[in-house]
Amino acid sequence: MKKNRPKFKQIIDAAVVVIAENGYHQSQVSKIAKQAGVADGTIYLYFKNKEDILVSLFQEKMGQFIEKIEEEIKPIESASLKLLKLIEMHFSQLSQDHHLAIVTQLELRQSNKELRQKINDVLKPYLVLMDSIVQEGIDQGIFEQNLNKRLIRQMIFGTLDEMVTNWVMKEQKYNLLGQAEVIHDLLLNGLTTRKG
Amino acid sequence: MKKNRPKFKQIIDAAVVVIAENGYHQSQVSKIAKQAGVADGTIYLYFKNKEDILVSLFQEKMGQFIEKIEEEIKPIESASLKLLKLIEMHFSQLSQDHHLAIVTQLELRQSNKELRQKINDVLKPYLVLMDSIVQEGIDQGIFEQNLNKRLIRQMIFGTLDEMVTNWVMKEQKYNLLGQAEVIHDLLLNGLTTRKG
Amino acid sequence: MKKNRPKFKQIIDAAVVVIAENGYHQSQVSKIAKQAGVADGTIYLYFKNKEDILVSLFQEKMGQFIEKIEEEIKPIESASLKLLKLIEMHFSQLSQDHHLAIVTQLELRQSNKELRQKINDVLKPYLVLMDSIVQEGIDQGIFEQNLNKRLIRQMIFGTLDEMVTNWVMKEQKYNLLGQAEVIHDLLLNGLTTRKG
Amino acid sequence: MKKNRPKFKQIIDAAVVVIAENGYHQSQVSKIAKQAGVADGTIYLYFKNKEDILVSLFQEKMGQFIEKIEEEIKPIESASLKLLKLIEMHFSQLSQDHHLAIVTQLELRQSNKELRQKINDVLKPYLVLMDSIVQEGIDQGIFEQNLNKRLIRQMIFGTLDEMVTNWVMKEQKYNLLGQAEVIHDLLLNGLTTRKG
DNA sequence: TATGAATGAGGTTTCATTCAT
DNA sequence: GATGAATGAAACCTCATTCAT
Repeated sequence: MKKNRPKFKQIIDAAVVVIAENGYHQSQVSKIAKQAGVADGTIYLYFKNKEDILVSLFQEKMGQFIEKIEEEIKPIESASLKLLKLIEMHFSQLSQDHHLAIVTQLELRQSNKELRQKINDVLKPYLVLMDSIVQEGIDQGIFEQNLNKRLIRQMIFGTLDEMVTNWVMKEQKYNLLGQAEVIHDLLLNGLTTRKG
Repeated sequence: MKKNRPKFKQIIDAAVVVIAENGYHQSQVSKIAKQAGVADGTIYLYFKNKEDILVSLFQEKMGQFIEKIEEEIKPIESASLKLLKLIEMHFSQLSQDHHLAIVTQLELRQSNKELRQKINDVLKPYLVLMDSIVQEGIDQGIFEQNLNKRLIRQMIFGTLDEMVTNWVMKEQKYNLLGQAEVIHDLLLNGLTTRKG
Repeated sequence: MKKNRPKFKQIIDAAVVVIAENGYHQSQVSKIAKQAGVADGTIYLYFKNKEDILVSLFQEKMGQFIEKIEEEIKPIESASLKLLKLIEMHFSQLSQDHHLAIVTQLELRQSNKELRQKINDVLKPYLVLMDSIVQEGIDQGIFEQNLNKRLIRQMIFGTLDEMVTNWVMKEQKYNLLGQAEVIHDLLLNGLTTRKG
Repeated sequence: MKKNRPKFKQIIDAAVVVIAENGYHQSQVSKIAKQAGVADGTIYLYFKNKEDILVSLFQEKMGQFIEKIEEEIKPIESASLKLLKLIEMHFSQLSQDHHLAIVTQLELRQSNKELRQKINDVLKPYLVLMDSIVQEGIDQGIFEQNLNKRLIRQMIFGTLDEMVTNWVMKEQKYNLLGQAEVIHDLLLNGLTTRKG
């Protein structure tokens, strides 16, 4: 299994650094090889082609990202608190790895449609996780019935994603994690004035 | 003024078609020129370089997009209905121009950081418009006070943008406009069960 | 006769200025037209093509250059003094028109072989003039008999040309004309120590 | 060291042939690559850009040219004979490599000012060599004291260069080397009749 | 396994020249 | 005569990928 050989991770980590520091279009295979400390040709012993590096990068990093969120959420009962934890984890993980944040929020989006489709496939389990939280919330009677779940998921994901992207583009100058509770509240209760 | 000569718009419209049909990276200047029915060199009488075509495209199209929304919203009193109208207009305009939807949601995002920065500048008035609606809602007492307005805007824009992108990626197979009311309700009232 | 219409000279003078200030390869037809205060297309009413501007420029300017030298030399009797006058005129004329010096010594040499051939044709009368001075000197018994006249001419022209080129490349910081007598003496008597 | 790998010289030799046969402006990189028997991209493993090929060409070829002259001159005592040898070597070397003669005398002069400046830098040691011969001649008492050495060098170089250029332009139809003694005599003794 | 020299396809832009007005 | 908008050919260089060692 190629994925378990040390150079596999070595190359992926090099790719994250190179892309974060040079930008997507300035991240040539040779640059990634150099950063990884291997020859250009070696890359092709571990990856089919350049796109495969990026897809693998996303798979590895987002796989861990999602796994960690799933772990943390599992023991929580309330769907509402699950959602809060998801938001906090989403923000904290990207806050802790600035390189990865730049790569996922800004650089990889410059890829072509085909690659973005594959990236979306990797994200699928995350969206499914959101769906299941919403479903639980409905079952628990704390979320409105008759919700269009795809739409909910788009609202949650779109909001979180936009927030992280803005934070990255502002060069991470403010505390992203600190906004988790506020946005959780907004997603649950909306803009409207709440009485009492 | 070059912007008022007919070939300016002719080339921009050609660019939208070519980019939507061939993808960003397969949209060579020669292809755009051919579609516009002009010589390659003519492009450079109207645009500084290729990037300038894309920036101008976004300026023209999003300028109109935003203007139309502003016009429609102005006579409306209630901030809540203003937001609804904004959502409807956002969806309907992109629904009516599939090529443009593809270009703005998928293709132009593949551009480099520099171009994306310019694109963001064009979007600014739209974000300001959202801010002003939120502020009015607060002043009218129908939106919660103490809202973090930047955050609200990110929620609204992130949600709408994610919805349109998903719709485009699903090849526009469902009715986007039909979801305007639902998402408006969600943004206003959130996920939580509403009694009564 | 096109050569006598005012715009003919106007365009040539514009070309000298533009080429001297921008360099040969940065002297587009449109730039020359602008400097001349005419439309691009007008150029082609007076010149067959771009090369024709340059050949005509050389013809006009070098024609005058040679004519003036011929005039000054005619009344002089001694071949040696004729040569001195030729050198002085060569240097003084180019010293007095810095733009022209730059154009003839540096810029026009960047032209292709074909154009340079035509330029050489224009120079022919100048070389013939040198030949005749040498012949007179021989006839007068002051120049060595049996001189290879082509070779002499190459020595004289090569020397003067190299001196002017060096002077132009040193940005005309020293007095070129002041070297006329010295080089005249050198051409006549060579490097060797002269006794008595 | 790239300069020592065989392809470096291979490409330079190809450039000489291509430029001599097609002219400076018709010598595309692809043509040079084809002549060298390498891929276009390979050129850029050895040279920064096209100009770098030309500068390197001149450095290699003129470097050897000058070195050989220096070697031959070193053992000679008399400054006068040194100058004769320099002239002979100058002529013989260019006579022996017609392609190179065409390239240095005609084609490379079409380059832009920047490249010509670099070419001049390469020529500097040759001019210094001439200066030192003149100085020796003065020290040996066989050349006139008080000579303006820059001017002498311009006379020598200008004369030789003009002679070679004329010979190349006459398509090398006569024996250049055979004129070495005559021009040497002229440089030393000038045009004036020598008695006795 | 690992290397890295070699490959070669592909696109933006300039600018001399034309020609309808 | 004069204009200037339109034309379209042409080339340098990059970089993902291969393959002999």
